[in-house]
Amino acid sequence: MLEGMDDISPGAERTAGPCAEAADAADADLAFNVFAKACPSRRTLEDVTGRWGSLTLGALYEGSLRFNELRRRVDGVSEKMLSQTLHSLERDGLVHREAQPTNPPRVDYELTSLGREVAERLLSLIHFVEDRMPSVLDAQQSYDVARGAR
Amino acid sequence: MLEGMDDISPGAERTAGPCAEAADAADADLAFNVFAKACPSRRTLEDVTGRWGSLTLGALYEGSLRFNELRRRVDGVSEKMLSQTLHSLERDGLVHREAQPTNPPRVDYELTSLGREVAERLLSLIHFVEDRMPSVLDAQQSYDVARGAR
DNA sequence: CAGCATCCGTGATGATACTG
DNA sequence: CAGTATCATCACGGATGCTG
Repeated sequence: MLEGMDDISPGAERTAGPCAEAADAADADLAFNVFAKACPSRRTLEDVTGRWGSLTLGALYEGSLRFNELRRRVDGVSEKMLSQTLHSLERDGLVHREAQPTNPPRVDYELTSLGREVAERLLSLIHFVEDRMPSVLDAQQSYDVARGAR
Repeated sequence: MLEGMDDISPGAERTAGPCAEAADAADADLAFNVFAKACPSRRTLEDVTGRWGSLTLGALYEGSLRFNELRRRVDGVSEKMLSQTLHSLERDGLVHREAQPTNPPRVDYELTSLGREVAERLLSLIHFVEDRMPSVLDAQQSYDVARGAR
């Protein structure tokens, strides 16, 4: 798989742009690159794939939900984390917050169209993982046995 | 009166199955459900979507890599975290570790076929996020302005 | 109901040093 | 090169109490 290209530029730090590529030229003209430490896309990816971010986006894919509905759907999330997660996602433009000045207050969260596209891809991953859990569990057991035996 | 197994004792956590659905009956016959706190699939999803897990899987999609190659590709990861991440992924059956007893040692990491399928979906998400970063950055700025203004 | 402020523990994370 | 071990830190995240 590796031809003469051998490795990367010798000890060169590419801090040129925020998202300079690390390795070879496969990136072509990519502007953003999550593999680069300082690239803003990494942060966003973390918001999206984070512990609660992924589940929140996944839950909202089915439709608009209120704060406590969401809280119940995303089993185990605390108020604080959900609130924080929603702020991040809203800031990234993935979730829209709709507050109604009624009493008691009612706030609905829903995906933006961008958020919806993200959630689609996320759910594809989530469903795949759920689907293959038997294999994963199997692998885990083998790994643990082989390791504990030694 | 039927099977007395349907106990939903007050305040009791539904630890019936590992992945019992939280709310209504929408789950049908789902075996694994990341939205359930105690479901093993949640842990696996975290391995996959985790800060370093996602980048490691993404990096390995292009082909087999050695430890330090990987370390350079996943900009910012520490030895410890990479090692730990690789162990988790190997345990989940997503990454295969091939050690050659040479001197100096040479160890190659590559995706299993399962890992490859996971990485595909992950990369779809990653590329989408990278692609839409302009929109995200834009949204962030709007959000910050609206917030700071107040 | 929807959320923020605060306190505070624990575990993830990173730097360093050491081994095979 | 490919890790493991150890230690210090600090942000993540939970519990509680309060507000609108």
